[in-house]
Amino acid sequence: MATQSDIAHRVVESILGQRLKPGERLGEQALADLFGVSRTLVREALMQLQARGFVEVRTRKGWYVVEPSIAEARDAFAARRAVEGGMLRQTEGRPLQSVIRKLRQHIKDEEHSLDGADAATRAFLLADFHVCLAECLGHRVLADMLRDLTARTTIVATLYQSSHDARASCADHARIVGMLEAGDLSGAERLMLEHIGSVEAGLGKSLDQQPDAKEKLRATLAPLRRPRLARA
Amino acid sequence: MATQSDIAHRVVESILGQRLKPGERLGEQALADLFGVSRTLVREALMQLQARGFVEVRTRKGWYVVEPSIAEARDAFAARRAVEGGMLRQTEGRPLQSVIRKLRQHIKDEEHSLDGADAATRAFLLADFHVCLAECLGHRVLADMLRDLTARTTIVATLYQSSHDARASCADHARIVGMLEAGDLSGAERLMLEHIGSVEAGLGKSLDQQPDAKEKLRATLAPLRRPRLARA
DNA sequence: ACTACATTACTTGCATACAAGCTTGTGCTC
DNA sequence: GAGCACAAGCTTGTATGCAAGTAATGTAGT
Repeated sequence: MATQSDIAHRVVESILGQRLKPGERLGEQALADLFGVSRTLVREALMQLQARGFVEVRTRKGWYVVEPSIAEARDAFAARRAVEGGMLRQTEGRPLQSVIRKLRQHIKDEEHSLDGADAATRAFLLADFHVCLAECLGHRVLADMLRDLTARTTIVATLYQSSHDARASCADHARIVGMLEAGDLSGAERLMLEHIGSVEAGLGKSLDQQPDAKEKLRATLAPLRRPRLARA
Repeated sequence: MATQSDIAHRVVESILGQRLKPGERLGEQALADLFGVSRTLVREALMQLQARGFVEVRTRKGWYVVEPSIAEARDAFAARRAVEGGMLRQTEGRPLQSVIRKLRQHIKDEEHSLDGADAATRAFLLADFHVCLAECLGHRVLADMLRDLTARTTIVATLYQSSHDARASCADHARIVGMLEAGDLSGAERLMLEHIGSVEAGLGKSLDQQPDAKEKLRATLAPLRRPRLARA
């Protein structure tokens, strides 16, 4: 019925769509029933997601959506700055015409989602812009990396309740593409770093809070929450 | 007896140590017998390695060590340039004292391996320098990424028979650390990019060859080679 | 009424069993 | 002798079964 890749995809989708929240438990049997397969396939899918940093297993207790600490959150943003900044810096003398066309289309989609779509779709599109940029520049490996990295920062945003506005991010994206169109690569790089920084800063208030309070609150709340999974 | 992580580690080690060559087949039962576990654990380990880009599965045919194409090889090096360049550029006003101390020690180990150790250990240490640099700079995520990325370029080197000298790489590393010690970060970045470029250039002769010839040669040779795995 | 303990139910960890498909070797036919 | 069809063996794909450990519940004792 469903292959491991399907399962993995769906879980990631649900995480990005905030239907699965950080720290939430994933029962093997529950997922297996949901997808109409045996636990074997579920386990294999979860193993892959573990390797990609989406879930973690606590022995004999279950699988849980990762719950990045403040330090890990910062580290993820720092990694994105390094990767995306470095990527733009390595883009020299490349024809950017078709790249810009695709990105403009992507931004149109983002703008469209600002009014119509739900928060999950918005979050996905905003993260996908960065993946799309890498792909357009011909960086397959970096695109894969950014898929996981942006997912991680999205998880962080849901965990620490980002106050950052989707509209602002979309505008940032447009400005970055504008710089690319003007041929100002270092300007694009600067804007990109500022953009990532401002997204991270949107979490600042929560990130500066003491972490343990939130941790404990989560822990106390955890047993009450049943693993309500994405509907089939 | 052996956990999945052990199995995954050992397979990666063997790949990096060139005891497992690109394109080589990994039988599930063979690995299971070797480690004294069932195929289940082997499969789970291989799934994780697949997610990390070390092996790939051809349905109903088996698991194979990845065999990057020329384009993928280039992409991997480009990714490393972006990541490592970006990482150094993001390193500003950070105290580098302890970083330099650790890296100097690492280079000592590298130099030591130039005479004594085998090619596998040399290759591992040379790649590990870059991972170590990321770790020393506090970039956990980037360190994990570079572990896989440098592994991939190492695979490429064994596949396309790099002519690059270990001694030259080691000297490059020393020069990079020297720049860091002098506080010249952009100089370090420049040297790093040159270093990665020269490693890639060491593959140039093979990379410029037509790819299909090597592919076909491999294919014709493949059935003769038995999957001689790392000894227990 | 509250605590300590035993028991029960449930979950993961791992192995085994079975089904499906590819590869190869053999024999038959032309 | 060459080519093709078929069958046997081996390999992966998936499910199921059992062991082991954890959490929760109920019970007895203070």
